[in-house]
Amino acid sequence: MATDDLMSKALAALDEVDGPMSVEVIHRLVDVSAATDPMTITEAADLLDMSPHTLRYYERIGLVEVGRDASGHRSYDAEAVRRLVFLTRMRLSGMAIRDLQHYVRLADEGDDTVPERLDLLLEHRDTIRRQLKELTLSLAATEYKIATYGGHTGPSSVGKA
Amino acid sequence: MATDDLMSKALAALDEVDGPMSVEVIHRLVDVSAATDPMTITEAADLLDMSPHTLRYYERIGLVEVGRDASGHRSYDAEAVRRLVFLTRMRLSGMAIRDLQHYVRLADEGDDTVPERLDLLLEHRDTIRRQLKELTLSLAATEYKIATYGGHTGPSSVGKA
DNA sequence: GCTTGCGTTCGAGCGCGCTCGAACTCCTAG
DNA sequence: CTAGGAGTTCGAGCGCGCTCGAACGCAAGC
Repeated sequence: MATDDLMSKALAALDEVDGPMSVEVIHRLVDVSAATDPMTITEAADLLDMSPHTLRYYERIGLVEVGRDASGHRSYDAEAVRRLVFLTRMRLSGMAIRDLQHYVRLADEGDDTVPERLDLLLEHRDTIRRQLKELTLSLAATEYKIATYGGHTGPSSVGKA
Repeated sequence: MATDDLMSKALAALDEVDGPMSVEVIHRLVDVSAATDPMTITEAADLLDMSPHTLRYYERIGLVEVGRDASGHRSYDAEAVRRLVFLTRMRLSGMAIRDLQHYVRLADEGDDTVPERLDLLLEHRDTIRRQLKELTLSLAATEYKIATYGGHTGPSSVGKA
């Protein structure tokens, strides 16, 4: 499993936090990406834990703009990476590509669209919250079933093949 | 929005619970379905918040067996409903149809396959836990962004259009 | 000069999980 | 007798989100 990508690092960081999340803590989690030198497509892909194919696809459908170097190769600068981090977070929490295209279109239109973007985010926040509840329920159901099968519901089954 | 289906009820029940989850509480959550009379396909569909088309599809691919009444119509008895509840919970938490087919095949083979089923459940439990972490992170990121856009991060945006 | 490797563009293809439409059957109410 | 509505089977189709392959470009190293 890739353990060097941003999501893995953020998840690890999340484990260290158990108190209520202060703004700084969230910021630390969200902003795992320090300003960095431009990268090649494979570097960006590794960082984001996705394939170069997918990165090109995202660019093609207008989710992100990427510059080129002297020989025509993509060059992912800090801004592109930041946007991609955001996009993958939203994707992982179930936002549809179509909605991301909409959001990005708004973002590119400037500050006038902030209220509308805010609406989209608020809606998505509710979606995530609902998912969290459903997942919690599924976890309970799974653990319940595990218990009836005589399994122990320990911290993790890490270490299995 | 359908508010009569099992998942909606379970989610509502989940809101009432805030202490640590005892076995009974989990049981109450998981076993929302009391033993019930056989239902028609539309009744089952409403209960499970899915379409009759999907129910037939699940049967067709071997996920569940359903009896017929005198006139050849499907009749969903308590056992079929229980299985479907389980299946939808697993689906909602991201288990692939393929894996559910595998699981069901094992279940139909009898008690000898309990250990293997247990393994699958343990693995899925870990998957759910990872998803919970990722979602939590996405939620933090979303709320952070909402804050930077000047939105308040209240309990919910319920009431919006 | 030639191979190797990493990148490019383009369009097509694929796996998943439904979703639908057509043609038919059955029961009930008017 | 008829019309309506809910069910049936079957195969085909679809939207999503990638994923891939073919043909090509460019720069470095032997």
